[in-house]
Amino acid sequence: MTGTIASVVIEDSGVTGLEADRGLVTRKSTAERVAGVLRKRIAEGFFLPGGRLSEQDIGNALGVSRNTLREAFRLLTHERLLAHELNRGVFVRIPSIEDVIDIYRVRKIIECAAVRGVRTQPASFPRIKEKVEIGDEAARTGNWKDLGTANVWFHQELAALSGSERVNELVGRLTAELRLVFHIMAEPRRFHERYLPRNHEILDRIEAGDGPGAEQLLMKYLDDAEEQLVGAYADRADAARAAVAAE
Amino acid sequence: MTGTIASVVIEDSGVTGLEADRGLVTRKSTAERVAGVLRKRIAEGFFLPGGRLSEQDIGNALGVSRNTLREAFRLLTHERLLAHELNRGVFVRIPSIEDVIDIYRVRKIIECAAVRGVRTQPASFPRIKEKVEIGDEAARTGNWKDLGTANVWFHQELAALSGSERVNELVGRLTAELRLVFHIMAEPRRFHERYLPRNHEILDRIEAGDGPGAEQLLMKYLDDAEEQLVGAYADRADAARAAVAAE
DNA sequence: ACGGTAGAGATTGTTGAACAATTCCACAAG
DNA sequence: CTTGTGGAATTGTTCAACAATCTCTACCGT
Repeated sequence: MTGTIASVVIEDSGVTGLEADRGLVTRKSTAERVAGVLRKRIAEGFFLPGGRLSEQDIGNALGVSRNTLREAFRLLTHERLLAHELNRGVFVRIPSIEDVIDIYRVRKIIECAAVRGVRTQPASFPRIKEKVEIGDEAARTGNWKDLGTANVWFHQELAALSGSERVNELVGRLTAELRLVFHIMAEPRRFHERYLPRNHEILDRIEAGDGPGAEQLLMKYLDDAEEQLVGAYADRADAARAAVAAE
Repeated sequence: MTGTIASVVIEDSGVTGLEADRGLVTRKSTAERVAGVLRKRIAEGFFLPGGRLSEQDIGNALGVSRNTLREAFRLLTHERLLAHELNRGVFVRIPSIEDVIDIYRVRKIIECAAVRGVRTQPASFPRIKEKVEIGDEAARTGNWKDLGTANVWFHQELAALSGSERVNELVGRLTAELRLVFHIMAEPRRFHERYLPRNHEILDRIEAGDGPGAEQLLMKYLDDAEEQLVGAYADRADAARAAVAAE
């Protein structure tokens, strides 16, 4: 009886939509969890760009073996968060000025393409609006750290309009890399603050379903941001490298 | 004396441009070389989609320890060539139909954007033309394997028009993933052959410096290719999965 | 015949130790 | 000030061992 009932419930269309829960069941290996911890630490600036990550120290601190830790390093190196130098170890990456330019080149391609396709108010509009408002609130209360992350989220939502899993992953990595850049910069607060009004303009266009209009604003936004960032960054990156060289 | 002369030769501008040779001195770790071998084997179909890669067997065959081999596996998993299932091992990935759709979604964004920017005949035009001709020659001699790779190269050259290191890397991965798809398909030869004339049309537009025109052709090209591929692929992928399940 | 279960065997996950190879650092010699 | 030259420290790689998990087979009761 119960067996029959169970089979009826389970079979065929009963499992439709259940695949979304795979992530909850899929356990993660130790290396992946370690990579998660390190990724977070790097994002929040605990490990600063140029710093070396000692296998022994971190392995002891986290209670994992060197082999496992090296697997985690390998993961983050592939995400361009760490730089691996043979026989010297892994270092938190210091993006070069060429990296910054290339990151913005890709962002322009990806984000603009995603926004351009908008023809009617997208389903994710509330989420996009939310991100803008979080940024406003952070600026009002002077919480510069949250302002930066809110801005990142806003752009990730824009990219997500493409509806592509691979685009989302790519943009996630690009913004993680950009965080390294901001950690090197002197005053990221004023940098982000300046662009808040523009977020609203873009948001308005998206609300109206005017993709091309939003794209035009976004392109100019990214052009200006890149120009300003490149101008302010060149000497900063060199200074960071020199500081590392001088211990 | 000699010391003075030497210092004059080496110092300052003497090293300018030398950084380009860094890649030549940078040795690769064993794990990276192993990953290179496996990547090649997967591309050429030695390891078929769905097949499991045993740590013990491959480790013995290549003469490396399990730890080193696992580092190589991580690398390829990150490139979506292998799928890692906890406590079960790594398998050559069988891209889903959704993967194929997403790959083409990204290709449309990336390649079209790269081509759109063309205003005059690009410096890389000879290289692009060369790829098309290699494809022609392969089709003429019935060398279907070369035809496929030539086609891949052609599109990589198109993407390279963006001038972005990250775009090149991304497209490289997408095409590697597509190779898995072709390995599952029944008749990849006829698939590629059909699009040879279109390559010429696109090439002509690029030669003339007509980026938008090339983009229009390329977009239609990718739309058609995706449609055809998706139609032919769905049951194939399921068949491959079933074949694996039945050993 | 069918579904369930227990257990043996195989494979992966992770650790710790060991040794080789390389880099780093300080110091002496020219 | 540059150029060896040690030794210490760190990474690269392997190996062996055990725990955790999966897979398969044989067995059982219905």
